[in-house]
Amino acid sequence: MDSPAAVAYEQSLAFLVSQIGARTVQIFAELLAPLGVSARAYGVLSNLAAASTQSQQQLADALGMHRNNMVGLIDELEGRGWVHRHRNTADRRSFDIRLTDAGTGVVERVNELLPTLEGTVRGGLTGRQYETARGLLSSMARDLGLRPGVHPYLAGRR
Amino acid sequence: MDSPAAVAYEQSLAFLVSQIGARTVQIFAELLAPLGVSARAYGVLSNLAAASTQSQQQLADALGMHRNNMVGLIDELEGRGWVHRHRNTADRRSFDIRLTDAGTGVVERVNELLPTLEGTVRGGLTGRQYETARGLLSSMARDLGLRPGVHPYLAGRR
DNA sequence: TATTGTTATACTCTATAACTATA
DNA sequence: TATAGTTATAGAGTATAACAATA
Repeated sequence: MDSPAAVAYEQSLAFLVSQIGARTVQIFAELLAPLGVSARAYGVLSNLAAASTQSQQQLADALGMHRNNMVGLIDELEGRGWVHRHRNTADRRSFDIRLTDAGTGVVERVNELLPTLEGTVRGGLTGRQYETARGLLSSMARDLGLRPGVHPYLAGRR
Repeated sequence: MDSPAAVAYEQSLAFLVSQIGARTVQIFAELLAPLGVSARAYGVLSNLAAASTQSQQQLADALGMHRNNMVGLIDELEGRGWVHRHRNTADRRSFDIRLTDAGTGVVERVNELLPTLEGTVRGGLTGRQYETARGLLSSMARDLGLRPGVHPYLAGRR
């Protein structure tokens, strides 16, 4: 059982991953900006694209957000014409949030940008190094108890 | 020359590194909380510990922050008794910000927590995997043009 | 004129509580 | 009583501009 070597914090796993992660979020936001989409908005839209209609509460749970903050976000997405609120006839307290065709188009356009982001973050890693890095990070994410696809950034600061 | 494989975004390098990075920042903040230190405050204090006295402008440049935001941060650190403002006699426009003994103690106490953070982020990686991960991330950081030790989180959102 | 530190203002985000309508 | 959605309010954090003192 070997303990982590005492490295300078600039070269520690913790600092490097958080430094690169923060820069990655910045680059993603810069890629999204021309489309007028926020990272938060894309989180909701891509979730809807993957799991069909959901209530605001279900979306909030899925993304680790509070339902209060989901209201304004859905307002914004509805104002852009990307989603619609449909009253749930079985439980009239809740809405079914559905992607519009325009919303589906936005998700597709953002998905086309993702390889660009991936290439930028990958930098000069060889194919083999790239797969190794993904495998190690995937293992770290699992050990940290992170849910696949759920970004802590969306959950706020508690 | 191989292009990045089209992986689901949850398993992409970009998503994984930003997901783990955001969680790492949360865990770091939780570790600092009992000491009453913010990540931002630690950034300034550790910078002062490493590079002796600096002006507020120099600190802001070193951390990628705006000097306007440094004022309140130094106010807070001075209120806690961790730093002191000394007028620079050679250029009376600026202050020399100096760590107090209490401030030095805070840096030392935080530094003692870093191995705990490193171990948590490392998770179940073997010694060899850990070194591989650090090497790959270090390479990625270099290719992204990140300055060693400078966390984009401190710079704000531009 | 330019720079350092400062202040003021607006804007974004988030956290909390409380309200309404439904169940 | 409990839940889904909503609203209001307060608090961080940041961005921008402008000011006083000094160079």
